[in-house]
Amino acid sequence: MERVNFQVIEKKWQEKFISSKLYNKKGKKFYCLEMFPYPSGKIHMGHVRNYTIGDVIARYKYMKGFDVLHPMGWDAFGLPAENAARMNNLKPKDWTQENIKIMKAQLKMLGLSIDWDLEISTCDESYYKHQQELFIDFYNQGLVSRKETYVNWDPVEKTVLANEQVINGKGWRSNAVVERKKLSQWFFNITKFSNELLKDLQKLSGWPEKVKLMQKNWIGKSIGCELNFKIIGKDKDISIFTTRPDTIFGASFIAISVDHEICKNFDKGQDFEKFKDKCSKIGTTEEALANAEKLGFKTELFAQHPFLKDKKIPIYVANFVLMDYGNGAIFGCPAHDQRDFDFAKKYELPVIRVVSSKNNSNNGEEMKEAYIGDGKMVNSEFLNNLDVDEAKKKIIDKIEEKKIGKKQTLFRLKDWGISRQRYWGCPIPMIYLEDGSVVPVDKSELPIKLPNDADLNSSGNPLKNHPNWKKTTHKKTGKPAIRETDTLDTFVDSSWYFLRFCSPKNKNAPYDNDKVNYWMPVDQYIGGIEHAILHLLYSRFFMKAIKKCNSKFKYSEPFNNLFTQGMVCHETYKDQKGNWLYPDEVKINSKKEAIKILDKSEVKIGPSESMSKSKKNTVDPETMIKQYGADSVRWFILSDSPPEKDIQWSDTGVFSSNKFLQKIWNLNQTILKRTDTKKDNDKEKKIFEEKINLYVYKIDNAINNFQFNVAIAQFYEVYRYYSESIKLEISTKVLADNIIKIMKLMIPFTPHLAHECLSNLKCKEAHKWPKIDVKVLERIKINMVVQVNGKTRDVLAIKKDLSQKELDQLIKKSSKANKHLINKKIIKTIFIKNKIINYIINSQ
RNA sequence: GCCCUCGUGGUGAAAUUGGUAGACACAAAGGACUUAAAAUCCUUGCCCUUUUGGGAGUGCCAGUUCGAGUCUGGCCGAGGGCACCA
Repeated sequence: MERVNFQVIEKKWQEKFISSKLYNKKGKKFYCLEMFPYPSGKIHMGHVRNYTIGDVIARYKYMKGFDVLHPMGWDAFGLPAENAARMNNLKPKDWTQENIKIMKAQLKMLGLSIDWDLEISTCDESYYKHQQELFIDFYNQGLVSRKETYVNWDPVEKTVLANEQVINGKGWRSNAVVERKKLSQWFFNITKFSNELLKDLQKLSGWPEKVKLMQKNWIGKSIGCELNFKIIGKDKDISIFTTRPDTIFGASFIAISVDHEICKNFDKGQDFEKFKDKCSKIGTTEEALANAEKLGFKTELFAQHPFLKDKKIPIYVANFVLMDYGNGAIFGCPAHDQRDFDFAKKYELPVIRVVSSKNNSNNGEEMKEAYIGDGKMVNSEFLNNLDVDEAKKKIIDKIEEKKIGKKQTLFRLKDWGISRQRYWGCPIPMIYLEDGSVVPVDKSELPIKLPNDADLNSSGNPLKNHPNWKKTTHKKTGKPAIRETDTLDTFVDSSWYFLRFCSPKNKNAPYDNDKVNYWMPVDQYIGGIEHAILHLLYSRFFMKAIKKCNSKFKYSEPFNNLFTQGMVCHETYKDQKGNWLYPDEVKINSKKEAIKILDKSEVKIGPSESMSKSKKNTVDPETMIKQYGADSVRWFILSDSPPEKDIQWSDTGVFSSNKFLQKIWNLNQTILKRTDTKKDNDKEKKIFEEKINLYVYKIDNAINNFQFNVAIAQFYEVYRYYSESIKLEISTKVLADNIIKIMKLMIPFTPHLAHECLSNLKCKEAHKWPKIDVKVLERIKINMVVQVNGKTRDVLAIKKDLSQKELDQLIKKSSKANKHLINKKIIKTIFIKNKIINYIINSQ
């Protein structure tokens, strides 16, 4: 059998795909975007999956006549470059650019239809210059502020650590105990858009519900009320926030945060310092905080209950009250909040039931846990007998009437801290003047470039340590000034790159208004679920912030449709010493027993997990491409699972993909080389064309619904059908005309093979999607299911739209089902046109 | 703890949205071709029957329906998100 050399044809067609242009000026615009990669060194299978999915969509839409924008770039700033540079004594820029070169070549090997003329890299001055402009615009709109917050401070590295860089309370590199330190940092005031970010989620009908829900929870809106308590004997109020003002008559204590300002004012002794110490030792990770024991410190202060004259409420300082949510103070109602309940039990505070539950309306029995559900109010004066919701409304009215508080909405979302004490990031374009004021750099001075000679080997912030980089002058006054030495969080870089792609060469502005208004929003965004919150939320914020700065900017949401693909997984292997092994170091026999190739020792097969370098369960895409061809790799990664689910990598799977593509090639060759001059049998030809038309329809549908695995299953079927049809009385011309349709359908999946075959078939309009004949679809025979008492007894291939009468006769004449009906009384018949007929008979 | 999603053969999965369950593929077993291997092709896959056939069957238990993988309620299991958010 003839074999096609995939390496040769792929190379040939990749040269033609360089800087693919999928523009159809007459068509409707379609912006297809995949999340751009971090240039870490080499592409991994996750990239292959992500970009193959994107490529299928881009090519498909183009063939359907859309005007397609399909760009690619590099998320090129970030910590790994700094670390790699330090280890290998390189410059981050050189390391990054080298990686981009390698990865770009690898992406080209996949045969992607990318317009490389639009390529951008976030570490280029031509990119971050505009980011600095946007920062200044945001600053001028009041969307940037400077605030003190607690951070994870590594005292050895002299830098801030992200939460994931803190391991068991220690720095990941220095192993030093991480401190909780208050630092002044820059923030984007994302909370100014809390409501909009929440509300606009409803507009995003093309987003997975799951992602929208995650964002909704993250934003975390709660409606409640603010309430002031008088502190007895002091001329001070204490303000709390609660979502359960209805439980006010069950209040038995007030708890405030350790950082609350009242803590500075009351008489505290050594005991308080001890308590504070104990709290601070719990750690800063959220998990540690959540699982920590509830601790309280009783102050000598009491608050006056706002509705009960004689009731004094003790004030505690408690470790579980957060300073940065609400007012840093709560009132505790132990009967109806589990935390308050735990606290009350520990410090022997009264538990007063104010909401009756179905099982227990009296308050005589001791409660074993808090009751959170609905019920009628009890023990609550004027609220008694109301439902929880009614009681909430009434008490808020009373509170507002008495002017001791008001209805309030609170969000869990916090402002976005964007300062990083790092070198390899976008410099923040702010300067500090001698008089202590902080002002933006004049836009004419942009970009504020990174120095090439920063010392990365010493501890601390390289920009701060640089001998003269930070020294500058204030343009307006000519007075000396000091630059901000922090750089921007790299999430900023990726929050607007999709705008830059619309006009990547524009030197004067971050984006061109007309271009952005034409191409945006992104019609299909594709990437990993791990970005469900941060990247996507920040990008949404950027759109809203930019719209606020620019009246000509039309859109406020960046991504119309979002698709989150699943991960690529592989089994894990460990040798007897417990070291991880790469798949190619292991041999597995048909009984699923594994040995290490090197020394034939036994290998333990672990569960299949997302490919990661640390567990060595990775497969190198380039090796696979060289072995089987890019088309085979693309085909496999789309075929095995639905794209939103995780996929198990399997070498035999790629191997057999390759075999199948080989068969497709051979089928093409058979048709091309056919010399016999068969004439068409009209009946056979008609059936054949109808069937191919149906497959075109089905495959088109599957692609449209992102069911690439289903589309591929149809290709296997159509191949089998075609192989049979070749034996029939069908002319070579008809076979060739129809294989062209199939090969066109394959372009999005296997562009090299499909184009090669189409070119051999002398197809002139390879870029046009085959037409679907709807009339033919309607003519086609359907399968009628014949049931007796709900059990399928026969399936009849019949003409469409047959009436029940016609069908009854047909069944009597020629159906296997008939024997179940002879001598039986039919009580009832259910008939659904073109689907099913079900006879209900007496079972005797 | 709270919220969400999902449970279909040995495996990955399909099922026109309430109408033939297991398409298609991987793996396995058996067979054909071959001196042999590779490649290729075919068959099988739960229970009863020699076959024609018949029956059970989509995590478990109930319900709605002529008909349930699909809808409703409860239970069990897996995965994910949030995690002292008042």
